[in-house]
Amino acid sequence: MAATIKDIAKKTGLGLATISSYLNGGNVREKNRIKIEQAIEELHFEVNEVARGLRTNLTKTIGVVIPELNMVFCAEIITAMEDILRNHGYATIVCDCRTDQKREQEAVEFLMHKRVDGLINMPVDKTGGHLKAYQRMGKPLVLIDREIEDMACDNILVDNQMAAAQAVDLFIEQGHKNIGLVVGPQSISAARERCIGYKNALSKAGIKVQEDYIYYGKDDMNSGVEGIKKLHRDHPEITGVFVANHAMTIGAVIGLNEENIQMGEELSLVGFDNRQFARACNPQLTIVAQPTKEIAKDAAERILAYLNGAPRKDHTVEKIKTRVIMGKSIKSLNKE
Amino acid sequence: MAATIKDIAKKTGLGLATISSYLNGGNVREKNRIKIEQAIEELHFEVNEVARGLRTNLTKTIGVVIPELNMVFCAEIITAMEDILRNHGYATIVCDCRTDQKREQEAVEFLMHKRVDGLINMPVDKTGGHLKAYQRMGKPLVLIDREIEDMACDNILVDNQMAAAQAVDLFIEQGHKNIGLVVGPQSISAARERCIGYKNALSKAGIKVQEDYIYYGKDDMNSGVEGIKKLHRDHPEITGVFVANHAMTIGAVIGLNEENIQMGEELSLVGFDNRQFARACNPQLTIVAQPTKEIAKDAAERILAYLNGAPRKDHTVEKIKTRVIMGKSIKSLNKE
DNA sequence: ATGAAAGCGCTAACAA
DNA sequence: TTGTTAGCGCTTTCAT
Repeated sequence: MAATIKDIAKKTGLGLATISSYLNGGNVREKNRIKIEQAIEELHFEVNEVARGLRTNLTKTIGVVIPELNMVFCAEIITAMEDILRNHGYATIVCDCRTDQKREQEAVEFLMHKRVDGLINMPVDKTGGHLKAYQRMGKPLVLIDREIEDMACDNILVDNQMAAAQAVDLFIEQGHKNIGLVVGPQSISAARERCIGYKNALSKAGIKVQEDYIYYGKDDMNSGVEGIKKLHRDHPEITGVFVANHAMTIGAVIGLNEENIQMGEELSLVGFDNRQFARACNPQLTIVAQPTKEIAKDAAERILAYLNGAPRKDHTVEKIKTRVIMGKSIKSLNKE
Repeated sequence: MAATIKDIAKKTGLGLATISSYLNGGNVREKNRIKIEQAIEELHFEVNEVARGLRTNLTKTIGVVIPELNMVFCAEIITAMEDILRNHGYATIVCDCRTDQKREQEAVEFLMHKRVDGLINMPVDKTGGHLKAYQRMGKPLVLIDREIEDMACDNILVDNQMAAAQAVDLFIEQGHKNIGLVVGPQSISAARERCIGYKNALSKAGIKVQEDYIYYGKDDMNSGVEGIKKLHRDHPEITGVFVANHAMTIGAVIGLNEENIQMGEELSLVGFDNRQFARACNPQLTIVAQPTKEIAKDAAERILAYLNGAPRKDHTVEKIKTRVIMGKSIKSLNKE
């Protein structure tokens, strides 16, 4: 059996409180400190976090609920987040809810049972029912990537309007006028915002928005395959398409291959996320990339701050800027 | 504050032991059962797993240590594993050690502190020093994807020799004789096995193994870029290359693009893992794919069995078969 | 089947 | 600064 503070107390002849105080960074007389450290060393003592947790009502554990761990975007965020949290002594329990509302609800309940100290969530949709019970407990909550209506909590978002505008501007610079959009479900705030950004950028450039140049699909690969094919079939006059999320971007590239449409020649493309994939495309795909590390860092630091007693601001919205990674998938239509 | 069993006891007029017994599936008189269930309902009682954990010395938590969560292979396994474990009431704490031995050691120590009930590890290399202390605690351990020398524990592996042989056979069937290999570091058992499988398959077909047709690199993208370029440059007579892990496969595709080498024409390729990526390649990439779901399922079920008191066998090695996903990246060299 | 009581390992009041 | 003591919420003997 592992040693307890009782053993340390016995070995050093000190009281329990002194040991506990030492363990929690309190003031202990120099020579006692040495005695304690020696005893800890000899007995291989390690604090029992479970017992401490029972007492303090803290588990040093953060719950993370995401739609799909298989989405590179999610995996990158979690990797970076977990790293930071662990360096601060927090364990990260990840729950993948497979883009399913019911599973998301269950995941949050599960994490409440596990008594996590804080929750980070990339919500499946804009209703926030699954978080109501959690919020009643008064524990910190940080939402990433997507907003929820009327939810009083912190939001770490990407500037999605800007992301779409960046993509549209790339096309416009190269002389494109008929620009299509393949975008995810409008129940997700990020997709809505990207749609708005696309429309605004067109309007700003004096180009009329054609509602049927927009393909509204699901946030998955097959929907991307469908979308690009449909847009190209129904509107051969479209010269460039912006695909507004990563799964659909993969799908769009597959769709072009399947139809033998030469990307960057016959049809120009701007995708979303994942530099590795973009680089492996032929020709290299131009993308708008999200700063996953920054999102992760901000979310982790925000929740750590609250856990350390920072005053809760709630409803803080932070928007991080995206970046264009240039490839060769846009044809220039400019006359020399 | 949340309700405790004391509150339930008070409300029902029963003793603590009775409530506890009910909670743990013990025998309780019918009418008391109803009273208890009513009280639980009214007070929104939920067992405090932390307190239970202190008493039982069990946390209902499994630690998972992997080299890179960003590797799709890892993400897929974890997704499937977490799902199963959670359905059995276990939380999964994932630690990404960035393919770094020191970090791996720290991750295991961290998880020991957190007092996980079991550990699943995809080890960074073949030495197992980071697991020694953990094993002394007598808690269950399952290794996935890679073996460790002289480690007495269960192994869920892929039949890597067969995987490589499958790839080589594909080339041979199409009349290829000069077949290259781009493979990861030999300190990883999976890479070693794939190398052996490659050599054996060649020998079996009566083709002499050329040591300089093999590029030994790292398990990352850049190494794949390098590898394919070097093999093609130094040995233009090579007509087909098997790339023996996913990161290097992406790299190889990038390398071909950068050098303007037409995949499946000028040089045939068989990659490793990830159907989505393979499908998005142009032409579609033929790959050997690992059954991530099966690996996850077997690992999760194995550790759950031990946690439920199944007798420890240790040093059980299980090898799961890989599968070929046909694309169009192999040119036929057979004369009609 | 049920109740009383002890204790898991720790922290936090309080006293000294 | 240090020691004493009382719990945190649960399980688990041991009686009854």
